[in-house]
Formats: sequence, C-alpha cells, structure tokens
Amino acid sequence: MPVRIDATDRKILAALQADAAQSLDEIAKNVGSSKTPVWNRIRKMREAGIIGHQTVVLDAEALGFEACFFVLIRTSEHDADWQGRFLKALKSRPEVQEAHRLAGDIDYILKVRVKNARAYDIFYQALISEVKVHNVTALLSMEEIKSTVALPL
Amino acid sequence: MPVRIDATDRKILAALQADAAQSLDEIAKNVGSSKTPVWNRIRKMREAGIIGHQTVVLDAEALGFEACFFVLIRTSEHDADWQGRFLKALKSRPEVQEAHRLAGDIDYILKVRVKNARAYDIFYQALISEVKVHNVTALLSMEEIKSTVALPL
DNA sequence: CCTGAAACGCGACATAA
DNA sequence: TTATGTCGCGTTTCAGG
Repeated sequence: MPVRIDATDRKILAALQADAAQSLDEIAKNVGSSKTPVWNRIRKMREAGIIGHQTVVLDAEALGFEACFFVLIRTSEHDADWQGRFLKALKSRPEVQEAHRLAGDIDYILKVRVKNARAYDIFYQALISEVKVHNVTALLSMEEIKSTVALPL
Repeated sequence: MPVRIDATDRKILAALQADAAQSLDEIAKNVGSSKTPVWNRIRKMREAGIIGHQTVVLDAEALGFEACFFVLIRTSEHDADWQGRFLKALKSRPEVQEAHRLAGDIDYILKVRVKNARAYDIFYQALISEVKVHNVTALLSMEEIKSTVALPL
C-alpha cells in the first residue's frame, strides 16, 4: 500500500539521509515543523518500509579494504535453476556489496569490495566453481571519486 | 594516524553497520563487554574517521526512483584541467551515487539513480555538454538483487 | 492535525579503581 | 583499561487546542 509522501516528508527524509543522528528538534526546525508531527511522520514511513534500517558509513580504506572491483558478467544459461543458484551465491557472499540484473548483452554487474587483489581472485575462483558463467570482466577501481547512498530527493 | 583495530572493535563496527540505532548496552552485550569501554572505542574510531556519518536506508522504488544505470565512460582527454571539470560535474550532480576512476581501457564507472529513463537522458545530455567524453555505455539495471554498504568485517 | 508538556531511558562524561 | 554514578538531553507518549 503506497503511502502519500508530501513535501514535508521529503524534507524529513533528506535530513535523515544527511544525518540520522540529529535530534527530532533539529529536524523539526529544518523542515519548519515541530517535534511530535515529525516523529509521527517518521514512524509512519518506518512502518511503510520507506525508511529502512539505520547504519553508519565506515572508512573502507582505513579498515584494510583497499580493492574494489566492478564485475561484468555474461552468461549463456538463463534457466530458473541456474539463476537460483547464482543469486544464492551472490547473496551469501559478504564481499558482494551490490548485484544488479541488467538489460542488454551484459547480464549482471557486481560491486565487490575486498582487502586486495588476491582476495578478489579467491572470490572469483569460488564463484565460478559454484556456477558456470560465460564471460567475466573485472574493472578495478583506482579511486573512489564519490560514494553516497543518498537519493536526490 | 592509523588506529589499531582489534577484534572487539571489529565486532562493534559490525554491530553498528547492522543497526546504528541500537543502544550501547545492546552492543556491549553482543560484543561481550560493557557500556563505557564500548563508548570509548566508538568515540576513538569516530575521531579517527573510521566511523563516518550516520544515515538511513530508504526504499528507492517507493520514492519513485525506478531507474538505475551503470555508466561506463572512456575519454581521450587526460589532462588535469579536463579531469578537474569532470570531477566537479560528477560531485555536483546528486543523481550520481557512485563514481570510480578505473584501471584499464574504461576510464570511469558511474552509478546513476534517477526516476526514469527520461531523467537519465537529461542527466546524460547535461553531462556531455559540460565535458567532452570519447565513449559512453549505459547499463540499465532491471533488478537490484543485492545492495548493502556493509563491509565484510 | 498540531502544540505543549510530562516521564522515562539513554548517551555523555567525570570520577575512581 | 573498566566499573560506577550523575546530569541533561532526546525520544516517546499523552492530554488537550
């Protein structure tokens, strides 16, 4: 069931995206409202699943995750069984941060975050031993120019 | 200045990534410690920049962001001036959620989140009018199989 | 729907062991 | 380093405009 989102809701969402730690009072001030209504709106959007869980952004480099690959995958197999196994493999591997099924001649793209190139190779070998893929291209990130989860509300 | 991260720190980070809203007591219980030490560790990691800002995960689809493109960019220009203008353009556009400079024959990859295909075209036209790029390939996501910012600690 | 206020819990820090 | 304790803020709730 779709929840109506008005301009105030959008402002609240933008504020939460920018900093989920700020107090209700601060948000209320920024959106031109006050505590209780803001709280009620947030609760409703949480219940509706529009606001998901709360998290922190960590410094990947500082924690030793120095390699990031984008992996382009072509497959020849498109049956349900293969797809099921492939999806399960992706979801079970924590180094896969993103996985999208694509339109066009490339079938999937993954974003894989690992400690180093060797760790990527281990991941890659494990993946292709689980499911057969026709063609794989890995793009190595040299520099993360920009990274955000914020939607352009 | 590199901060030493031990096993307990890693557990705390994992807990925060999973749910940044939980109380110190809950985290302390999960990592087998108690309030104060956990709080001290968190404070230190915040100061060191290992823990960045706090945010919420929003449901992009529910908010009308139904199109997601991965954009592969090749350029022939590699001078500092061009690069400066290109980076500025990427950083100033909120629909660009990620931008990486790559090794290999593709120079950049972007992740672009927009309301629909038309909005992507508007973005694309605006971008290429600002900076000259040699070759652009857009990959359209049909399905977001997995999406997380969590590092595999 | 919003305002105002009350109550409780929790985070923030100081103190001490 | 950890445990204990206090203060004040913030979340959450409820009674009324």
